[in-house]
Amino acid sequence: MAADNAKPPSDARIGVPRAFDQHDHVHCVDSALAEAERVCAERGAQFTPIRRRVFELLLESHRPVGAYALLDRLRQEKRGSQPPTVYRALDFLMEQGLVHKIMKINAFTACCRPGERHAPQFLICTGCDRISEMSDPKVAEALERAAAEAGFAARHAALELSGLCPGCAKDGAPETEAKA
Amino acid sequence: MAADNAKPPSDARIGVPRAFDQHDHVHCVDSALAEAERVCAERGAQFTPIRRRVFELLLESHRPVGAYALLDRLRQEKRGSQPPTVYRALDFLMEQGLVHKIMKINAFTACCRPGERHAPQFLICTGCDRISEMSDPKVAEALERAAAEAGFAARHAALELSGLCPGCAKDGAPETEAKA
DNA sequence: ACTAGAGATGTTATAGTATTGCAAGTCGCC
DNA sequence: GGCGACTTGCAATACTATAACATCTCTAGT
Repeated sequence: MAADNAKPPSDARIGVPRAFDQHDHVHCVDSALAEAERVCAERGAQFTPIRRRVFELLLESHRPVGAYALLDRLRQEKRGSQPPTVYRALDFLMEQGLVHKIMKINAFTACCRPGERHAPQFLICTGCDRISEMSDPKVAEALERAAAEAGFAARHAALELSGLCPGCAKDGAPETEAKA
Repeated sequence: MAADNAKPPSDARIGVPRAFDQHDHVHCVDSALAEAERVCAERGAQFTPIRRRVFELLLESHRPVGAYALLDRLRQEKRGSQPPTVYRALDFLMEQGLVHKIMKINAFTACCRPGERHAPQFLICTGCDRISEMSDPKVAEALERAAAEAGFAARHAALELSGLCPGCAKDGAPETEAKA
């Protein structure tokens, strides 16, 4: 699911500008939904219409989406929706491991591998605003060991790199971020 | 500067409840200020009174501080201060590598090793709201390699673990966070 | 049927975090 | 003494997130 998957992207329809985090998008959406249903059923968690719709929106958008952008989409379908609606759905989806929050940009993204417990790493391209979810076991392992050595009982990890994806780096895309 | 430093903490005066991120605080503040001045002078960056004061406040508080909490402190000294004042100072300090933002809690903390380019890892204790800054080279290295393999040109990293510090874990502190 | 309890959602309001845009001051330099 | 770069002041606003309480729905037990 990471950037090393070389299948031709099927996302001309959503205007993806270049190849980063390429994958079979249609399959991704369908299988993720099925997997989400399975995971929730297994745990006795309710995959309600609202939660499902928020998850679908995240899957379809193919990039991180802010809570209020999701809310706007929900409002197109059901007027009067309020922030708590979308935040509750997102909280639920995160608890189930179906969605991740990208802390650096306050946005949410559907998980590439629902069901698996993992500490994903996110590559955030400041050129095209898209991200790639990695799950390098060496990174997770190094971090786990470092935390253990400090006697720290880790519960949740946020591992985020911002920079330029291969396409944007090649294009000499503007570098929005120059902070240390 | 991480949790492996066994010096007795000199922070009874600020009510630190237990040993996490122990270090000689007074020395930390003085040397960090001196180092900040040196770093800025070297680069031709202006370490103005406002910037210096914000940096001092961060050093003194000995834990992450929100922008508006800093603003409140500034207002005690100079009424009428506005958000841009503190955000500009923080932006400057981050550019100089003197301050880090902890994304998971929208707070800022003075860097333990100003001047050095590094990709620090933060251990965020949800029991006592304090943090520890690590710089484990293996973590940085693993992440760099993973990014490089994906062809990603990384500019800035945010590596954050939330959980319980040794003291809080022992005390059976409440676990504020249970998300995936 | 009655109803108590749990979980989900609706609704209103508010809290908390961050940025934009423009005016004005400061400093060094030519 | 005036230009340019940088810094700060100031007002307004945008963006992100949560609190608190009401309502609904479904289920289980009686």
